[in-house]
Amino acid sequence: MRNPDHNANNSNKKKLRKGLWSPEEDEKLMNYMLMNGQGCWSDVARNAGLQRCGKSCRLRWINYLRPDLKRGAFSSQEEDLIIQLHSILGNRWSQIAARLPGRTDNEIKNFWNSTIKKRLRNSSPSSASSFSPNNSDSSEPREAMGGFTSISDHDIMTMCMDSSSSSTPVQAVSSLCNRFDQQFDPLPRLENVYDMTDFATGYNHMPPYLTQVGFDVGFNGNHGIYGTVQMGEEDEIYVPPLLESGSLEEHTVTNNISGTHTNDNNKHKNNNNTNTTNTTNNNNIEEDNIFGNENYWDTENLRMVEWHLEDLMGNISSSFS
DNA sequence: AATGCATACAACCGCACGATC
DNA sequence: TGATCGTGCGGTTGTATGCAT
Repeated sequence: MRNPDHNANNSNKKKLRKGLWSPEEDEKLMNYMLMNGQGCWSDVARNAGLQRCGKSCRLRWINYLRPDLKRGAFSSQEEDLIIQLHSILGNRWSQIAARLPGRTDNEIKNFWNSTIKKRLRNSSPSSASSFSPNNSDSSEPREAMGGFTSISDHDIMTMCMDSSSSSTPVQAVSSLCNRFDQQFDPLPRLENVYDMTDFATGYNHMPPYLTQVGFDVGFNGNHGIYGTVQMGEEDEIYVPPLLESGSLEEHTVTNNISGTHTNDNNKHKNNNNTNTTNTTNNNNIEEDNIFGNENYWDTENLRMVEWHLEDLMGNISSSFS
């Protein structure tokens, strides 16, 4: 390790120290933080009598001195969760750390770079890729690299409409869950069994992790199976089904994201402060024509995906024991 | 015992972003 | 509107430590 004094300040100069923290510095910072709490870090450094920049104090506190840090080796459960979260979030260490209580982004980053990455590299290519699809060094999550990563309303609508074309409600629900499950593959799950004898019992046997992330299905006598995804208390994606004839009802997204999402063939109507849904027939539209357009996701939509991902991940991490 | 290498991890650096002036 | 400051994030570096030879 670095010599704690190797950048020590000259007595005449107000040069800030760098390098390792000495136990005395730790004690000063710890005492100050416990007495005064977090404030302006420049003030912390000055008032605690430390010859350190505020940035250094912040880092030391967050990564080492904070009382709620867990420290110690990562459990296998934490390790699994890190791998799965990384497959979705990429190198967004702070977001991963936010879902692992007592762990810091720096700690997770180091753990990833020193242990997990190597382990994945040493494992067979096939298993490595299935274990962590994003085990490249890229800092981009998969959806940003053009791959199919997170659950977006686009994904949900697609799978809902696919499933709604099934011949029976049971199959429709089963298909809906399976499609959702496929997209959710990298995420923590509790079970993966769909034993549905009819819609009612099928509903009761929906995989818990689906309901935990706010995914739900409904049955409407007139319109068949549809899907919804709850996003917070007021926001919901509602996906009317594909009609029996193969035509498509216009689907409506109700949430609090500003902006309107449209393309030539498809309209997402954004109704702020309402939960109403508009359903108008829009016949002769093939699904591929609707979602096959790679330019479908404009900038606004990408922000939307990001926002949904945050909500989903929040739900997942809170349910992951 | 000495040396070299690999690993783990603390800490720095540069950049981005928002708030304030 | 631009400058400055504070903060947060991800990438990278440097060094202590453990292990093999």
